Amino acid sequence: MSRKTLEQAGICPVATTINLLSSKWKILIMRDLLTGKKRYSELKTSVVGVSQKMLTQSLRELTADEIVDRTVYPEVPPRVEYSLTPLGESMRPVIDAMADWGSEYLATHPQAMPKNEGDQ
Amino acid sequence: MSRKTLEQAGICPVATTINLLSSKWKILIMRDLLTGKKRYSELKTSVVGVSQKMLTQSLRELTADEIVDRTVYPEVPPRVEYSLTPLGESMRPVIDAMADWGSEYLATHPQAMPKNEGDQ
DNA sequence: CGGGATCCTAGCTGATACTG
DNA sequence: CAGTATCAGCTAGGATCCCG
Repeated sequence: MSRKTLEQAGICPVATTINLLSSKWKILIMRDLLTGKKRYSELKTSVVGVSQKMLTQSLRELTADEIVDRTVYPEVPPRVEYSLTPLGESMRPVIDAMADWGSEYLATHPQAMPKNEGDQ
Repeated sequence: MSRKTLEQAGICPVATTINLLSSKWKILIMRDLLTGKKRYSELKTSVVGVSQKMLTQSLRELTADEIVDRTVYPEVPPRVEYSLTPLGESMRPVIDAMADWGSEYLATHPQAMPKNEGDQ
């Protein structure tokens, strides 16, 4: 359950950011939350390929790091909504930069996909 | 040796970027190459905590994806230099955004480090 | 110096079952 | 609905030893 902290976090700004956004799932979750609050089941669908275990774990870590807010509505059936905290919101430029680069890449590299080949 | 490709890469720009910058090591390598070409041993030192295996593997994948250039000087002892390709250079805004966010975070969150505790 | 080859473990996926 | 729990199977990654 423990996360591995880069030794340079706290020294290098890039390492610090990586530390908090440490997995691909977290970044994809951020991408989706940047467009507004989402329910657990919505994220499960929109973050294509994520397992329920990793979604839960990622959300817990993001919440612990105060990047994501978790709101529980005491209803039946229960409803839980996830949204970005101000700190999470402040990461928008980071995700945007990735989106911009990805767009440009897709536009200029026709059907380019990893050259290292092979996977499902 | 195969990399896992996110199903959404090719559709979602963010997923596309993650796919090519798929590990923390690659990002840290990029950070270091953005300041100029580096030798293998220099990277081994500057990318604190990376294992030789992961450094080699990351460099190979970055090279295959044409983000990094690998130049071998046929000398004795051998010398190999790594540098960014134009495509790699174009990722500068992405790394910069991460650096900026990290700097701000470090400045506003005194000695903040992951709350999930424990590692290494 | 710049890796390649091995071994071994932590962590992820996927499936299934259960709960407040 | 939004999880928790568990277990098998695979793989990413760390450690170590070796080589041209």
